[in-house]
Amino acid sequence: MKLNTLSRKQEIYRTAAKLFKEKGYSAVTMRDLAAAVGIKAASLYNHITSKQQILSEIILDIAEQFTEGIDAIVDRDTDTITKLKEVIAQHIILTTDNPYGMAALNNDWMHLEGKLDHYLDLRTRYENKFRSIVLEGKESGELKDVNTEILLYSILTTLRNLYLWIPKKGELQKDVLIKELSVTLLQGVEK
Amino acid sequence: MKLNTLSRKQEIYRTAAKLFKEKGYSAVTMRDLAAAVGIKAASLYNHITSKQQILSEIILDIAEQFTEGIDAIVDRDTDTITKLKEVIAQHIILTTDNPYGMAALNNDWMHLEGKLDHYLDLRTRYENKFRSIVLEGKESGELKDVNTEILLYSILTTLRNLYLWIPKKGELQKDVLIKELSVTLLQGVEK
DNA sequence: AAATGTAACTAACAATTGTTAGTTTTGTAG
DNA sequence: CTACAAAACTAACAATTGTTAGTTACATTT
Repeated sequence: MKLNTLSRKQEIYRTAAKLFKEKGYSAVTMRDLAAAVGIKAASLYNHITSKQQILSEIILDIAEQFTEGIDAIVDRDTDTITKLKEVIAQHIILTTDNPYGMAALNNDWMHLEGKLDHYLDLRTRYENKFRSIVLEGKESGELKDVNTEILLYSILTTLRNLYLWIPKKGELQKDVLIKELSVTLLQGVEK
Repeated sequence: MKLNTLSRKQEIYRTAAKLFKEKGYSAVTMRDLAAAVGIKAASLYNHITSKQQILSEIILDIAEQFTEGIDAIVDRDTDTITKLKEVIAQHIILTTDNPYGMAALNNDWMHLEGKLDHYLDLRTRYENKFRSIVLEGKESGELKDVNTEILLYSILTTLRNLYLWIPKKGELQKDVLIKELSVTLLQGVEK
C-alpha cells in the first residue's frame, strides 16, 4: 500500500522530469503529464500537491547532492588534480543516475518561485567551492596561470551539460568516460 | 516611415529575445512582451505576425550565420589548430553580438514547430563539419588520440553556452577571451 | 483642409491552464 | 462478504493564453 503509493508517486516525478527535459517546465501541462502516466489530470493530485512542488523536489534534490558532494571533496587531503577529477566523476555519476533531473536543474531553475533563493544559495556555494579548488591549484603550481573565471566556466559548463550527451551513448562505460573526459578537460586536446 | 517601422520591429525582436532568455519561450506571454516594449499586446500585431514567427526568426537567423561561418572555415587552407581557433573565435563573436538570441537558440529550439526540421538540418550540418575538422586533426597528428565524440562534445558545449557568461564580464575584451579560451580548450589547464 | 497610412487603443473570442469538488471504482484486511 | 481506504474518474471553476475585429490618435502628403 505504502509501497504502491510511493512507486506511483515516483513514476510521476520521473515522467515529469522526462517531459520537462523535452519541452521545458512551462510547456508541460498537467494533462500532458497525466497522459504520459496513463491517468487523468485530476488523479495526479492524489499523489502530488502541485506542479510547482514537482519541479522544486526534482531540482533541489539534485542540487543538494552536488553541494554535499563538493563539500566532501574540498575537505579531502589530496592534490588539486585529484580533487578536480573527483568533481568530474561526481558530475558524471549524478548525471548518469538522473539525466532528466539534471536537465530540469539546468533549464528550469528560474521557475522555482518560493524555493528559488534556496536554489541560488546552493549554486553559489557550489561555485565558490569549485573556485577555491582552482585557486588552490594555481597557488601550488599544479594549474596553469590562465584566467580563473574562464577555466571555471569552461569546465563547469561542460559538466553541467553532460545530460545532453550521456543518454545518447549507450553505456560509454562510466569509468571510461570519467577517465577520458578528465584528460580532455585537464590536459587539452592539442598534441 | 519605413525606418521607424523597422526600428520598432527590431525593438520587439530584441526585447523578445531578452525575455526568452530570462524565462524561456513558453513562459513569456504576448502581454509580457508588450509591457516590456511599452504598448498593449494587440498592438504588437501591427509589427509582427505571430509569437511563433518571432522565435523562428531569432533562432534561424543565428543558426544560418553559424552554418555559413563553419562552411568557410572548413574550406580554408590551414592547419587544424588554426581552424579550431577560428571556430572558437566565431562563437565568441556571434555570442557577443547577440547573447539573448544565443540563449533562445540553445534552449527554445524545440518550440520551433514548422521550422524545426530546417533548424535540425542546420545543426547536424554544423556538427558534421566540426567533426570533420577534428578527424582531420587526428589524422595529421595535430590532435591527441582522445575519443572524438568526447572532444567534440566538450568543446562544443562550452562554446554553445558562452551566452551564460559573456554578458557578465563587462568587456573581458573579445580578443583576450578568444586567446585565453583557445588555450584553455586546446591545451588544457594542467601544468 | 482633406486624405491617407501607420500604429496605438479597447473589447472580445475560443482554447487552454492548474486545480478543486464530488463521485465511483478497485483492491485488500477483517 | 463486508468495510474501508486508496486512487481513479467526470465535471467544472476562474484565470490566462494567443490572436482578431473594430476604432481612434497622430503625423505626413496632397
